[in-house]
This record gives sequence, structure tokens and C-alpha cells, in this order.
Amino acid sequence: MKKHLITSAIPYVNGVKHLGNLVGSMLPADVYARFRRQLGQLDGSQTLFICGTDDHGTPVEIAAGKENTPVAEFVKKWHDFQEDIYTRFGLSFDHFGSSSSPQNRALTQHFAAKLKENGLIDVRTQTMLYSKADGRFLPDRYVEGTCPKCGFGKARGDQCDNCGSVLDPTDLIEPYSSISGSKDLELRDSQHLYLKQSQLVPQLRAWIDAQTWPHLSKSIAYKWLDEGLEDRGITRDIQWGVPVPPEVFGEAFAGKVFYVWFDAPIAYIAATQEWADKHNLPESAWKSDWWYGNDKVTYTEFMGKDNVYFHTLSFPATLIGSGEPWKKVDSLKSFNWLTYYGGKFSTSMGVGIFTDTALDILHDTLNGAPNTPDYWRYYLIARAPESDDSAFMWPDFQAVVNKDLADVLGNFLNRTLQFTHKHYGNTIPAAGPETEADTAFSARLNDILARTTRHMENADMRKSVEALRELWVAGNEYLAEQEPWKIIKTDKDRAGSILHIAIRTLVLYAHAMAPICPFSAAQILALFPQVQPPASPLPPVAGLPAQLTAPWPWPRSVEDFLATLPTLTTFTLPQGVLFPKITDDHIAEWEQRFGNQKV
RNA sequence: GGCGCUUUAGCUCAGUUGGUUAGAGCAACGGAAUCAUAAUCCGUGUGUCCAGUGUUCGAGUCACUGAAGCGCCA
Repeated sequence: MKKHLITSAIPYVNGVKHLGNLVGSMLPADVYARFRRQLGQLDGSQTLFICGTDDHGTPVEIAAGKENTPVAEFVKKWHDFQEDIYTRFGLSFDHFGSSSSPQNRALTQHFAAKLKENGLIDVRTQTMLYSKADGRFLPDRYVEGTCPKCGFGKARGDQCDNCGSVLDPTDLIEPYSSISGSKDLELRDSQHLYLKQSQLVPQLRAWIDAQTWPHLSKSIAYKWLDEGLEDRGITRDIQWGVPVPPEVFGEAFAGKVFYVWFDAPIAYIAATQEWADKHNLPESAWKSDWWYGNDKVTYTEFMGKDNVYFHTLSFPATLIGSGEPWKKVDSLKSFNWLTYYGGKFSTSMGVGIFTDTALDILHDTLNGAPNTPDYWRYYLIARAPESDDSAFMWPDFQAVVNKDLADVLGNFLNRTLQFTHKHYGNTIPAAGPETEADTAFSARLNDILARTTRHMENADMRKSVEALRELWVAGNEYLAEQEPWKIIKTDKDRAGSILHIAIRTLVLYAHAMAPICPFSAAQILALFPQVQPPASPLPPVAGLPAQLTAPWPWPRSVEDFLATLPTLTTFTLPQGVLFPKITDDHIAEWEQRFGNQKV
């Protein structure tokens, strides 16, 4: 039995993420995971979808300090805040973990010990600036001073923003701490652990040779290998992180922690363990079932392009270096950036749209319609930055959502159910003998479904949306050609048959769109009492429809679909429309509020 | 600076191993229909395929040079 392990790059815990972060990894991963669970209803394969927050590192430590909040508490607050937003977006993680979990602490220390055992760890001494006032070493970006090249007063320890020179903290004239402003700095020696990646180059190369990643991912990986993979420092002189165990590495390392990029990818594994622990499952449930020595597992990673190095080289180096049979990535899907009118989404500059705000404005504008997250999900997947950066623009958002969701799909639902209701009440008329036109319609749907399935299997987001839309158009074409509003005057049985087929096609649409638009799919399927959701591997979420996480059987073909479908006999006519439109006034208001040009 | 990605119709993008008149959606225009959220369906594309040079019987598709936008550089 096949198993699909899916991870999304873990977002940094500090603060709320914007739409660019969502579309660059978590959302496509969710679409893929949902699709895999649905397909699993047919082929028996299992799916596990894991994400979490990246909790460690200096920025969090400093941000918590500014609030006078203990770091762990600060991290917990933002972790929960982010998780809540993702839940409201319908992201169906089996578990949303934390890189600061006890599980990750233990696993990270385990990997470090294994690497040492295998002779892949070096101890090296670094000279760094230490701030007595702050009581800590200052990493590059936390030292500022006068640039020795151009005299700019606020050059950072790693680079001068004025002249672009690459600097070392010790180059700065009159350096000071950017945290406290203190000039009471001194140079201190500090010992650090280095992972001898250079020794792993042959093994990494052999492994990468065997991979069938996208061209871009492979060429990035080869470039690093060709230029010589340098050894990498995996410890830091800060307090917040996975502690370096002194019993393994010596007393000199007491009080030091592992570098955030060392422990963050390990959190994929640790979060899976968190999941198993939460459900009181045995060790095998996370370890041998998914991560350790199991060749039934296909592992797919989603990430932004900036993360490719860490996922193709640095994390695999850790796994290979351990000498243990840990699962490494099979399929690697990376994304470019979503821009805001061609400019960068920026958390610090407040440019663009944050995930919580995105949910709120649609919810408020569209009178609390329960499926508003799908507006974002559909649009973002339709514009996923797969081959290049993709620009978000409000009028484009309006055009795509109104045309595809409201006009093409929403209207198909509305016209079909309204007309049926007018002539048959809440009864769905029976299907009569299949006509040539009906056969042709099924063949057309089958053709599109085959392509949809293929694109979903490849995690091709834009193409999947395109195919889905084509599916919806086909339904409107069928009605236009069959003209039940004419037929009903002379042949009520045939008209009923046409409507039956149209309604059952609507149910098929709901199945096929569920990975991308799970809220709307649930809403549609709730209209048909005969259609009951399959058991979900995920617990229900308060305030969200129970059907939201149901793995509806994936409609590979009309025949497959009908085989799983109970006979439809009744339906509920929905109140109002499924997709209220976004008006020009809404767009004007949002352009006013968020801006409508490149910053 | 090095490496890589992108550049195709007003907009967003497809274009498989080079092969006949370069495609889709949106927008625009015309028509049909009136079951439906003025929604739907059908029809209409005179595009230096970023520029230049080259390879070839033939290039959007390959090579080289250059331009612009973007990303990564531990």
C-alpha cells in the first residue's frame, strides 16, 4: 500500500504571515494533500500532511525580549495565532507542530550525536563581538556602525545598505549593539560545532543524481556541489533553541544552542512524532510507518524557492550523515513569490495583505458567507507563482473570482437547482435512458477529469484550476444544448433526465473541487442528504462544517464517480447564492486601504 | 560579481522530442437563448513569440551575445 508523506516549509513563528507566504508553500501543499486523501479512497493509499512553526532563532528571542515576555510564551502565542488562521483557511494539516517541541529537542540532539559518532562534527573557534550590556554575542545583523568604505553611519555587521559592501562585524568603525545601542562591545572567542558537509559530497551527489526533481531544484543542488560544499556551523551563542548537550559535546558547549536551520527541518519528523503522541500511538506510527526505513513512502516537500538549498543539501546532509535510513525527499515542489502589484509583500513595511486580514475583509464584506476562504484559495491557486513571480492585483482578483466561481460555477448550480425546484419541488427526477448527447457529455467529462487527475498528481496548481474550470463550463454547455426549459413543455421525462444528469454533475464538481475549494464543496454536498461524508482522519473544528475535511472519493472518471454515488432523490434549495460577487465598490475600497501600485 | 528563472495577443498565461495558417482564459465586438446571480452558450485574434547573430531544408522551440524584471549566493 502506497503512502504519501507531505510537508510544507514551516513558517517562522514571529507574527502573522501574508498571502505570499501562504501561496508559496502551505496552500499548494494542502491542495495536494487533500487530493491525495481523496484519491486514497480509490487506491487505498494513505496520506500524512505535516507542518508547524519555526520557533527558534535570534529574531524571536529579541522580539520576546522587547515585550518582556518569556520566549516560550511568546512563541506559543504566535504559534496558536498562526494555527488558528490556517485552520480558518481550511489547511488540513494532520498536525501543525512546533520546532521548539520536546520531540524536536530530542531528535535534534539525536542527529547531532549521530553525526559526531560518525566523525562528521568539527569544533572550531570563532571570534565574535560580545555586548556586555546585552549579555550576549551579537550576530551580524545585530551590530551596526560606521561603514569603513563609504562612511555611512548605519551599516550592518554583514553588509552596508548604502554602498553594498560585504562586511565583517569587526570591520565596522565604532560598532554598537542594534538591540540596546550599547557601545560597550568586545571581541570574544567562542567555540562552535561544524557539520563536515564537504565529506558528504559524494553521497549527496549520488543521491541527487538519482532524483527526478524539477530542473531548477537539481541545478541549484549541483551548483553547490560543483563549487564545493563548505562545512556549516550548526551552533549559535544564544539562549533560545535546542540546547547543545554538554554531556556529548563537552562543557564548553553548555548554554549554546543549535542553529535554527539545523533543527527546523528535523521538525518535520518531530512534528510527525508530536502527531503520534497526541493520538497515543506507538513509536512505529511515526517512525517506521513514515520516516524510517519504509520504502512504501513517497515524500513530497513544498517550499519557496529560497528554501531549496536547505531541502536539497543541508537537511539531506544531516539525514545521510546520521547513517540511519531516514526518509529523504522524493518530490520537491518550489514556488516563486507572489508580489503585490509587482512589489514585494513586506511584513515590516506593511505592504500587501496579511492572512488574517484577508479572511476578515471577505467575511465582513460578503455578509459572513461560510465559504469566503475559497475565494482566496481559488484565486491564489489559479495564480500560483509556479514558473515566475506572480502579481496580485485587486481587479484581477475580482475578475477571476466573479467570473469563475460566481458566474460559471455558481450560476450552473443556481440555474439547475432553481429550475428543478420550480418543476419538481425538492425531488430530484430520475434519470431516463441515456441519449447520444448524454454519452458525449460523459466522454467530455472523462477527458477533462483525466487531465485534472494528472495535473493534481503532479501538483500542477495552475493547470489543475484550468481543468476544473473547464469541467464547470462543460456543464453549462450541456444545459445550453439540451435546453430542458424547452423540452419540459413536450417531454417531462426527458427534461427530468437532463436535470438529473446536471444535478449529479454538480455533485461531481463538488468532489473534484474539494481539494481547492473545500468550503464550497462541503456547502454544495450538504444540499444532498443522500451524500454522506466518508470518515475523516482529522477531528472536526468548531465553527467549521463537519464535511470540510471529508476525503470525498476522487472522481477519476464519471464511471468511478457513479460507482461511489448513492442514488440522488432529494435536495435542498439553497438560500441565496453560493458565491456573492465582489463589487467595484469593494475593490475601490480595498485599493484605497491597501494601495494599488508597486511600492 | 557568480549562478539560475522569466520575457508569447490590451491583461494573466499554455506552447510537449525544432515541422504545416502560434493557442487558452479574461477584456472587447457580434449573435443565440431566456432555466439562472444581466448569469449562460456560440462566433470573431493584422501578436517584429524581448533584441541581435548563428545552426538547420525549417526555430517561439537549439547555440551564442545583449537588454529588462526577479531570485539565490551557505
